[in-house]
Amino acid sequence: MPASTEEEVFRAVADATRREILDLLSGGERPAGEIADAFPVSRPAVSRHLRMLREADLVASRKEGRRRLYSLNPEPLRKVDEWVSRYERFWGASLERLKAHVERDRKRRE
Amino acid sequence: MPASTEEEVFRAVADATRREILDLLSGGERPAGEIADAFPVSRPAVSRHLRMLREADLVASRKEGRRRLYSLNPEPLRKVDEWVSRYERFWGASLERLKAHVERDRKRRE
DNA sequence: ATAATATGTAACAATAATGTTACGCATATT
DNA sequence: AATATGCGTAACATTATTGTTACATATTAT
Repeated sequence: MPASTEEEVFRAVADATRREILDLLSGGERPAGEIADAFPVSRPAVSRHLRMLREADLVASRKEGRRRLYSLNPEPLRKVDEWVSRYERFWGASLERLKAHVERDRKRRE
Repeated sequence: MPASTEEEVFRAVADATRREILDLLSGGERPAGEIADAFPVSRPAVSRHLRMLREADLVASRKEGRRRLYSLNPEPLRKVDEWVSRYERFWGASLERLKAHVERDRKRRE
């Protein structure tokens, strides 16, 4: 297992393009080219964003023919969630909203 | 109201020292010098971290005599939480744990 | 075999981030 | 009034980040 540090994960998601790449991948596996086409920067630039996401273990990739397919691995985002959630208590009012959200989600799954 | 962008907030928390400053301030208001003493870098370096946190609206400050007291403003962290929580559904297993946590928290408050 | 396609890396440039020391300014102390 | 304290900014050095174009490599198509 690759395993990534909290620092790597926070740095990885600090960039808007990389966050959007993760958002895109939450819709399913995508080849590198298709990911690159979704952004206004060059393909090599996106390739390096993907490398950073790989190093943070936020994406996995596999080769299929001459394409390389990337997929989301959201697990390291827990590190971010865990840190941020320490501040939830300050929001207070949002707790009911959150509970409602969780409940809604649970129902959707059953 | 200052108002900060999502980008500013993500950049602000990308740095470990700044995250630790916020952690420190979650224990209450602190003067700049005391914050600086808590870290292995120089006082001006911490001063600039504090400036970035101010610009991201994550801390507030007030003058008291010759000291400047900083306090936490966690509200902009919601932007981070909202983004990350979109990935919670992938964790799945943690949903029940989260719900339990929220429920526990609610009980504590009533 | 040759050409086209998909992707990553190398080399470079420009800018942002992070740290340091020296300094300036306001407030408190003696 | 003179000195000490607390804190921010300026100027600078170093390294990280982000982008570009040119190139190398692997796979598929003709």
